Amino acid sequence: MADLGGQSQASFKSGGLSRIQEKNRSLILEAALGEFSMKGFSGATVERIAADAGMSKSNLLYYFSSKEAIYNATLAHILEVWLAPLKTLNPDGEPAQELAAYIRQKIEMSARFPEASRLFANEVMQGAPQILPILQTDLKRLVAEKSQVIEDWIAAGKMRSVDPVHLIFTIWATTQHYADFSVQIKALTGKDLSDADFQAETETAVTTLILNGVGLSLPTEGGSAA
Amino acid sequence: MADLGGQSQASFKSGGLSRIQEKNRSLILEAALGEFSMKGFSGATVERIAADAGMSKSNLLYYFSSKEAIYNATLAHILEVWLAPLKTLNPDGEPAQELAAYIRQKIEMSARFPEASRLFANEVMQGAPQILPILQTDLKRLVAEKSQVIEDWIAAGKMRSVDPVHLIFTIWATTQHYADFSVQIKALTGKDLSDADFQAETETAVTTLILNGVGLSLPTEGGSAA
DNA sequence: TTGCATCTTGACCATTTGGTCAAATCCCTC
DNA sequence: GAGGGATTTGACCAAATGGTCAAGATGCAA
Repeated sequence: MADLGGQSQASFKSGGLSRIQEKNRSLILEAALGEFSMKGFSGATVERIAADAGMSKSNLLYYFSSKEAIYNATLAHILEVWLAPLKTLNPDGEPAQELAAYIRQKIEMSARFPEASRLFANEVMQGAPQILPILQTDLKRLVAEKSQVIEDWIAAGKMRSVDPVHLIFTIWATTQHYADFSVQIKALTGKDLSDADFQAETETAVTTLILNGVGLSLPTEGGSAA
Repeated sequence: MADLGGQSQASFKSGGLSRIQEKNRSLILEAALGEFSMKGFSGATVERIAADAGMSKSNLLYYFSSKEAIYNATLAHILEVWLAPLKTLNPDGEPAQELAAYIRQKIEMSARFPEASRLFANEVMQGAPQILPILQTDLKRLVAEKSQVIEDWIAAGKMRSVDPVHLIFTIWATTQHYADFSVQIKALTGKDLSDADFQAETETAVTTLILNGVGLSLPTEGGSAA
């Protein structure tokens, strides 16, 4: 995968990081995710991230050479896991099952890692200054590949003819919306994805709408009868 | 509507603003929208906004008492127009027509005012520090009202049973996604909503998917035959 | 034209903030 | 337990930035 920089400052033994480095880098990345996702790149301060990570600013800068380096590391850290679900779309599976599983995974991600979603959204909205190359190469390749899968399903008469790219965008948009706009959603409904019932309800609503939208439906799970 | 502050500094005659005030305020708000939507509240600088508006920082601060005041004014300025389309959902119309018209308007907004969309998204993602009260009152009321309209359509057997709130969220999510993530969309497809063809294609794809999703379809426009 | 309010600006200030550095402390190996 | 590298920190610095202020320029009514 096209890289973002990664390893930056502190020396390390041939194999990997020392015990202390391992722990501190992890603490920093966690704190950084919280700050960057909440305040954006400019709004977050190194001092605050350091405090959240339980160390001095100087020490943080011993592990990451600059604010931008922390930001890039954070982004790289979440990017892989964030795009992972799409990779699981299986060409040999049934469209309804596969799409439903994908949507479920994406909603699960929004529920468990809303900060990651917001960080990603923030980065892209600012013009993707750090990850544009990745979008243009790795992500583009992945989307093209999975679009072909959907095209094949359509060609095989397994689902209604839709533009695969717009379908993917729609799934991204809807699922990530529940993380990125959770404050608005909470203001309007009184709940958000941190509520298990609301998550289930959202999953049903979104899945049903999109599957119906492409002319599919999920077998009712209750009965074993066809 | 719950207010955000509005009028702040410069004196004004009984009726309204002077010619010069009118012009400068407008220039400032336009410049501010550009900066805030691109860099976020913290990332934007007063100096830069002033430069974009063609005046000195001092002069800008003559019209707006603080950076936050500019931000609030910008937000207030776009909020009304941003939420307007939902208000046009007509209880007496046909669901398919009404929803399609709403989606078309939202995509049109995303195409024409992507900065407004991003500014709004930014504000909400940061926890809606300025507009939370508005979301909790005005927007909540509006959503409740239009949800009832959809409920009524469902009760009348005019469309499939879906949760109206999730339907509204889905429409917001998909349509705004094309503005907020336009950089990503351009990286993946080579186009964005600034391309008229792509806008038309998007409108068709999204409308078709959502209408089908709720068990509706639009009469084919070409022929007069049923 | 004159007088006054409006408008505009450069100089300036206090604070915040990213980043440096040398000194101190900790941890591990031999 | 001594030596040396790894880790940690406070003091410090320079740049950026939001905001103030007094003085000057401009527009307008009488």
